[in-house]
Amino acid sequence: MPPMERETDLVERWRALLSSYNEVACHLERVLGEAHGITLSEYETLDRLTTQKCDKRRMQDLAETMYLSQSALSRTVSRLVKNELVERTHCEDDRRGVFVEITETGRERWAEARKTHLAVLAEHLSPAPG
Amino acid sequence: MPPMERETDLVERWRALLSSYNEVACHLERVLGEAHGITLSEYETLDRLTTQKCDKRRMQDLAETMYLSQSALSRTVSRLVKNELVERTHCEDDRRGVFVEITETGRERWAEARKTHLAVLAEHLSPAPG
DNA sequence: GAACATTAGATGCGCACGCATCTAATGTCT
DNA sequence: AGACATTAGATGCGTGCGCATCTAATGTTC
Repeated sequence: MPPMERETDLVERWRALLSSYNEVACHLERVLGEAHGITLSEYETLDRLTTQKCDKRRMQDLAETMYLSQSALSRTVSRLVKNELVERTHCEDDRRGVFVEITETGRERWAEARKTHLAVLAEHLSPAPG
Repeated sequence: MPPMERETDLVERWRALLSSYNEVACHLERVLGEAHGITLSEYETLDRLTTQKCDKRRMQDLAETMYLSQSALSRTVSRLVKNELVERTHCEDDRRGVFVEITETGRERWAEARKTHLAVLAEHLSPAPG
């Protein structure tokens, strides 16, 4: 068991996290919206679908690797479907399940957005500690 | 000028930040709400008002040390006023300005919430790097 | 001092979120 | 097979957010 961290250090670390997060998230949200018409959550969802092996994932699997609540993810996917960046298909084995599959348009949009994403990170994510 | 950071490292650091933030923020939001009837932004606002020298600050000064947009801060203060944790007073010098002052009730509420806040940080904020 | 620009903060609006609940499919137990 | 519990995901609802705009006070210029 590690030694107890001092309260002030704990709070300071949280403060730092909070402001770093907001600095980056705010910019990402705005820029992704303006330049590509997607939200940060939508980008992250597309990213999960391209980065990982298969382009097709169950909602549950997707949820596991994400920070969103189940309902928020469901709605995020709905928006992506509406914009034709993703498709929902029913799962054969378990008909309650839903597969999410990225479309060709989705893949293109993601590729464009990725550049913007990296640029924002490079500009606003504070340098690595150490 | 530091050497260019590799793209994957940049993204990884952002991912880590994103998930750490959400882990902590979600719990804080929920627990502060249930146990003390305040939001995270409200707690942070009270915290600014007690931690820093004076208990009385202009909206602008407050905004500077916070991550909230101007409008969000304005509404946060409105909620605090409604719950009698804070008072708005007009600034004499510049009558457009507004002072925000913590009340006795506000100070008490903050003191209680602080314990909860620390407990959540201790439990959910991942240990310091290094 | 009248016209215009700027500034501090409040507010209308639309949106993404989490929580609770709902629906439909699957598992379980007798 | 029939009754009940559980699970996957969708949806109603209320809330806090950012952006754009509004109002009122202050500064500026002629």
